[in-house]
Amino acid sequence: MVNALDVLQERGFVEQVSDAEGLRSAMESPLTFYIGYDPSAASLHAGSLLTIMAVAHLQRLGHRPIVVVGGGTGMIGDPTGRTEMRQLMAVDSIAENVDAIRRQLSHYIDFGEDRAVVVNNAEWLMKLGYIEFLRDIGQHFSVNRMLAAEAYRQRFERGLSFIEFNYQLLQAYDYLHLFRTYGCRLQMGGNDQWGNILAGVDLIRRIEGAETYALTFPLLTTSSGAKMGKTAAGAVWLQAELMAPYDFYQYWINVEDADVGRFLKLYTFLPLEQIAELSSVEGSALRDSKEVLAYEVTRLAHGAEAADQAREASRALFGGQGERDAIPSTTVAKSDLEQGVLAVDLFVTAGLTRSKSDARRLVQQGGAYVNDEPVQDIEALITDADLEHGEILLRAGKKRFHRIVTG
RNA sequence: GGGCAGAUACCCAAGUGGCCAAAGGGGGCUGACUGUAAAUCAGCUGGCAGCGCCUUCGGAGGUUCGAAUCCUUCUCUGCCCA
Repeated sequence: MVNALDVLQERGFVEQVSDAEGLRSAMESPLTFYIGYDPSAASLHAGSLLTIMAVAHLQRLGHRPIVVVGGGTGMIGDPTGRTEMRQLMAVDSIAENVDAIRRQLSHYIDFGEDRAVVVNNAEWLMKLGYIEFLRDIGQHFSVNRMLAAEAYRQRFERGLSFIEFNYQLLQAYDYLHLFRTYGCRLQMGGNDQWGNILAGVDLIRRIEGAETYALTFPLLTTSSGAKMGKTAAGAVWLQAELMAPYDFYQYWINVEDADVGRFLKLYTFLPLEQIAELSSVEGSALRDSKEVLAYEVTRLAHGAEAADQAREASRALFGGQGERDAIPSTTVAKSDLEQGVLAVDLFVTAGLTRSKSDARRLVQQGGAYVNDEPVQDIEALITDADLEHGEILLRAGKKRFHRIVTG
């Protein structure tokens, strides 16, 4: 059987491991591991996708994931890598988000038959008694050592509240709790979590005398240094309601050349040999590889049907022929169109521009198109005469499209 | 609790009575070039009933013909002392 650690390493998931040899041998048999998600948003986005893929790989190789949604720690906020204090969250919205996150993860992870567990750390953290916690857990933490950690040192310059300072203890306690209840022996997380994860490993060693492991993922940026999963419009959400599969697909097909191979390894399950082939091509041929990347990632997130449609639509817009149904559309009342609507207003309704002024600028700069014809005049009126096959195709700039249909 | 400093547009950051919708940088958008890539160059980047008007410089009041700029007060943040 392939060793899961090797798989993760080969595909570029591993930034640091606490004890590679120990972990490798632990992974010779099914292992229970955990990863935490922050419940502050209702949907996961492309930034978390890397970690989801890692979990999915491990599960496919026979290991059992515990997904911890940080309902308890979410009420505090992790100071790591943040320059500002986080807003404390309402209890209700955390609970809603926990459900939403579980639903999204189920596209990637099999939650059936004890194959995976989702838990909310509020379950055990909320019950903790302060004195007891200080006595049992607090005594194992050295403030000196915590202060020396880079993550906290940065925060000194801007201030760090006592609540946030305790985050590490709680996360360490999570790990201890999961070790005791589920025999969890590996915690994974972003590289910014390294210190927190190790704190848990240490705590378990001190209290239980047992060896557990830590593994962190690289903090991904694109080749030109931008954060993963951000666009002008905001985050690249995994949930179809927040981001149409077509737009999701577009995000992936627009990645930089230099990222194709790396992303194929991280964000798809394609075998490494095939990936090597796909990323060996050069120049414009790489577009085909990007298409494979975009298709696969979209298929995982939204299913084969949605991915097919997104690909069709992309080909239709950028290549020539194909169905356009997957291009996001907005419905406009037929009567409005009969009377005529200002082109600039239509761009606003379609969400292609943020405001009417923005739309005017777009027209002035020659970036506004209706049915592939540039809009020449700011006062230009769009009517039902502009309908082609029952729709109007708006375009902002080179590659942002939206359909207007009547209803 | 005491003293000091600060809060400016998406982010960083200048501006300390009118020339301020507010310098500069980042980010973003558009155009040229391209391959739905990168790099480079140029323009744009508060809103609207668009040559004008309205809203914005932490909140609320005030002084003034006129305030992001001065005064009062409140909220928040940082630093120093306890």
